[in-house]
Amino acid sequence: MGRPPCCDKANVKKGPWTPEEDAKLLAYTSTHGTGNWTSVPQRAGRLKRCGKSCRLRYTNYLRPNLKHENFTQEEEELIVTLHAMLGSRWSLIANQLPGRTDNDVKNYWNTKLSKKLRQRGIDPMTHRPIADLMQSIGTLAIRPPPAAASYFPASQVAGAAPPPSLPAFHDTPYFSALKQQQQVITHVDADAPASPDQHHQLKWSDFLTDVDAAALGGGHADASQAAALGQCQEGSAAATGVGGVRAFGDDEGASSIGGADDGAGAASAFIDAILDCDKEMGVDQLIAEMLADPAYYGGSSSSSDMGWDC
DNA sequence: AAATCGGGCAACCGCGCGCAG
DNA sequence: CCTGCGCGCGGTTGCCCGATT
Repeated sequence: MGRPPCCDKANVKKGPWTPEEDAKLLAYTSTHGTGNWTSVPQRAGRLKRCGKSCRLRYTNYLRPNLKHENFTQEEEELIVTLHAMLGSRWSLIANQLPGRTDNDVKNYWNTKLSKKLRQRGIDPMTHRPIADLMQSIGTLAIRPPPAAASYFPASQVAGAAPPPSLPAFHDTPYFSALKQQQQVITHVDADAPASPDQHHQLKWSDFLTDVDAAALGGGHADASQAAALGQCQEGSAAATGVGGVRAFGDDEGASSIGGADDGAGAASAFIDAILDCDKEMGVDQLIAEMLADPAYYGGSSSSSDMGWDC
């Protein structure tokens, strides 16, 4: 039997909220607080809304202390940096941005930031140079764009060569930090002895297929997910990896699980491992540690440092 | 001035997780 | 252990509005 609907769809209004509905919801939450959203529509003055819709409206729009103005340069840089570390875990990213919701951050990323990265020749998913990815894949011949146009915003590219004053993305501190982080993630040190004092490292390469690992430059693909998970679970006290980036697992006793052709399984296993590790430790604290490390966030709020200016 | 296009954003949807009975 | 329920999350949709033709 499937899960019953959370509310009577026939009697529920959808679409944009009216000021009257906002006022009812706000009045209710300000006096009763939040909690048990399913009963909120009735108790808040017979709102013809799904409780879920009420929660969403409150958290994304009505909640106190929300910022409604544009994202600042600092916020923008922080989002990109955190996305490089965390991927599309918008709630975690939003937690580091006071007054911003996960929906805000997600929309801003999808509409602005991912395009900015692409314009600079950076793949927004992997945060690696697109040209490098293409070379790694080895399926396409890369021809450099005329006048290196892809590293500059379209507004600057149109009809003209990029201004020489702008640094190439590779030269920015943001890129340096990313590169360093990716080395931590993908670095393979099969000869490194296991040490009790050594930080546990969960390497993305541990979850890659042979093909993927080879594409990443000869990384090993024989480390087991179980080993990484086990080390994560038994070693939760190891809060940080190199440079403040937490990483888990190592190569000892590794053997492949699920076969080398199970790329999707490897990916989900990697994510599962991250989630398990998150539970073992305070992720917020971890992020704070990462951001405190100049190597990753650089302590720089200067847009020119990032090469972000358009 | 009208039609079309595209970007931005609010809201919806479906799924997974945790908890209580 | 199973089931129902509430909640939170990420992905997606669809509307609105300004820009362009």
